[in-house]
Amino acid sequence: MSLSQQGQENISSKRLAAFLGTNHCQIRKDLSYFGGFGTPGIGYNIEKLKRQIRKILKLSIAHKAALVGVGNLSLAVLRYPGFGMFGFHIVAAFDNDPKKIGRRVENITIEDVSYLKALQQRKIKIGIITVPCEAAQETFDKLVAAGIKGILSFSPCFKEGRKKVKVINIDIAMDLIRLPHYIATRPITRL
Amino acid sequence: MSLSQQGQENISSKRLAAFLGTNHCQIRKDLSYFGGFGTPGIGYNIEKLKRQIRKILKLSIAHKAALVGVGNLSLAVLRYPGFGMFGFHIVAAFDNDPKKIGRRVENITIEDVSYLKALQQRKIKIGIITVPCEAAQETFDKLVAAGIKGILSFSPCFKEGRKKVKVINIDIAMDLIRLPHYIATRPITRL
DNA sequence: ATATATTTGTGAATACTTTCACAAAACATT
DNA sequence: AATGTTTTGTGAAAGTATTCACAAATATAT
Repeated sequence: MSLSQQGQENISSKRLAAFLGTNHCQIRKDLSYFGGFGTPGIGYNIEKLKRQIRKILKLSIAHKAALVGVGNLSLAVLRYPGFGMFGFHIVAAFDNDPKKIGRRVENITIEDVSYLKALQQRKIKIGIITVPCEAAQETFDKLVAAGIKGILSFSPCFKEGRKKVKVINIDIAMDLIRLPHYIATRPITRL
Repeated sequence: MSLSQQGQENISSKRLAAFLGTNHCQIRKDLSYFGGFGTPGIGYNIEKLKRQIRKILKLSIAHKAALVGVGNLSLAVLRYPGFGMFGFHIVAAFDNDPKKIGRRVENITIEDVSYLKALQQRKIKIGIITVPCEAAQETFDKLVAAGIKGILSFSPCFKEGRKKVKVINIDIAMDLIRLPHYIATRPITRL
């Protein structure tokens, strides 16, 4: 997606693999699963590949998203360019703190969480949870009740039950916890 | 790690699996890999389990960490309680913007990136990259040159080469990109 | 034209992960 | 003490994923 067009029009599975840090077999197997769109001897046409991947991942519709919980993370999330890049458009922000309600962040007026009920009428299908852990379950339940289709959560502190909502959890703690193993040279405490 | 002590002293693989959203076989297999510390008929002693997991993941040493790139994410990262929880202590922050250098965030004075060289003398072993994508490669190289042991990066836009540094990438885009598939009901653009 | 180079797509082989299923351990109940 | 219940730890089975290896397709060089 990034430095695709730098002269060449085609790219081989080998070069693509090197760029992405995998091996060429993997690339070919994965792409062939959706029907081979490469040319033997040549490789994959970069533009065609981009179109196909967009189609496979359904990246061609714009989706409205609502942010719930206006805290430290929110500004970073609101300014993160990745959302726009994949067709997400954050159009609303909610909080339960009266001091925050009515204030504006990045051209969005913060609303009371009670207005979450109206998400469906507003055609908002994606919820982004950036509330503190304690409030995550309540927020999740409200979003589900509001008929949301997908949730991106930075507070992976709720039980999903058997709901038909797709949840993507970003759990920084689970990434962090892997580091010490590689840093520590010797165990400190026995048992 | 969260609601462990709520009455019971032991927990069965079954209950633990339900809590974590896996199945009991998985729990037992994984734990048995490090030597069985459960008791048949009883389950796993919660305190012992915590100690063992801390030991396995080497979570008992405190590590000093440096943040590079003071932007939108930084405040969220600095205030994120997870770092302290796993023994990380952010003790320094760096930026290349003269307007930011000298200012203080969360009791840390922002330093010029040129001072990254001295990380080793200061016994800082972990680097946290929160710079914009364009600056990620340069930052990574500087951290490696400064003898850092582990990197947590929110800008997964660099090539690692074959270095002996452990890198954990948090790539929100890669999580985001999976959502549209579940939201889109029908394909829009043909090819 | 013919030979040589690339490079795809894929069936087979290998490696890895998850789940099954059950003997052995610990306890509770009669 | 004997019987029943719970639950671990683990070998075997089933299921996934990755890598190998090669025929077929395309291009380039001689």
